[in-house]
Amino acid sequence: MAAPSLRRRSPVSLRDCNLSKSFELIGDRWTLLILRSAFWGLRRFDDFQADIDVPRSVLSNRLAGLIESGIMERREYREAGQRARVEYPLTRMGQALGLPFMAMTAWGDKWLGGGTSPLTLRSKSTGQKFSVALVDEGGRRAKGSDIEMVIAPRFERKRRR
Amino acid sequence: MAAPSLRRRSPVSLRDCNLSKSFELIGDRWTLLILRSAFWGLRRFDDFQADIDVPRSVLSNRLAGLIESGIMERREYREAGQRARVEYPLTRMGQALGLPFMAMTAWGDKWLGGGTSPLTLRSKSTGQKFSVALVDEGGRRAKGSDIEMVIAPRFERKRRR
DNA sequence: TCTCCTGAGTCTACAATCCAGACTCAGAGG
DNA sequence: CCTCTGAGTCTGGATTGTAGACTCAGGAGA
Repeated sequence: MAAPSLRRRSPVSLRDCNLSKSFELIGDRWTLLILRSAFWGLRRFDDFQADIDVPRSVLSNRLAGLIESGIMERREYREAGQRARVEYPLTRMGQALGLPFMAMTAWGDKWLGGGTSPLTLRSKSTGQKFSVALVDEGGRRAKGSDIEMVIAPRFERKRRR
Repeated sequence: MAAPSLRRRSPVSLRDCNLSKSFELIGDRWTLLILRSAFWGLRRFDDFQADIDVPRSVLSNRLAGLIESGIMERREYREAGQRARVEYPLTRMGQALGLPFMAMTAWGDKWLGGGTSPLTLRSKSTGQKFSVALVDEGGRRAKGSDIEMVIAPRFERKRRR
């Protein structure tokens, strides 16, 4: 992505912007960390609490928000001979956050991790590494200078400058 | 990304996790919104303030953090015949956040926007749409069931279960 | 039966942030 | 000299966050 030219105002209003809507749901440090744990397969209240050391009341609060957003769900389950437990699995909507999270991870690996990547994604069948990329319909990677942002006319705000 | 199997603890500690490090830098609603505006090309204090309606003291604070992280920089500049002004452009490190942001936008379009996308990315040369995807080295899209997470041994934490 | 343990929370009192809105300050322009 | 603009800082009340204790229910073990 190349450096954008100067603008005085976003061409899409916050109200119409799906990016800002998603920040409202998950744009909070604890929420993001809870989701990180969830991607590793954690599902239980106390496990989340211990894993990221979040205050219990905050965890309770954030889980409620994630459930309300439809990103996680609350489910009672019972293992044989055990009492009922509660688990918080990701919904399909939540699982779909995997891609943005992988992209963030790659960014972190490059700019914060000194190039080290604790985690990589690989193909089970071919063993090839996977990476997140901006590609066209044929799978060709986009070149920074060839990318054009197009705003759907019905969302576009009059440009002040 | 398929549903992960139950775990009790993240296999990579928060300390080693580049994802959680990046959340520390930008995992905050205002910071994320400031970056969104920056991707549209906004660069000036008052413009950010008006665009997302952030309290001035918070904006000041968040910009300082972004500069300290190396995501933005503070630069004085002077247009002909004007007094010196200050601008906050994205650094290359900041511009590299474009990909995660595009991935989040696509997620928001799908799950929050009722399928409407105010913004699309297109190739200037071929006119094809670009999208964010997990691809192998040849540009073939990954299938959810074919993805394997590999943890670099020196980062892996003993598994409790 | 009585007691202990665990999972899943809630409650409380104190601390840290946030926020709206007023204020400051310097350099043009009229 | 007065006003405007950009780029902030300051203030004090309102909101959130935090650590840690507490609750409550259902098994398990003695």
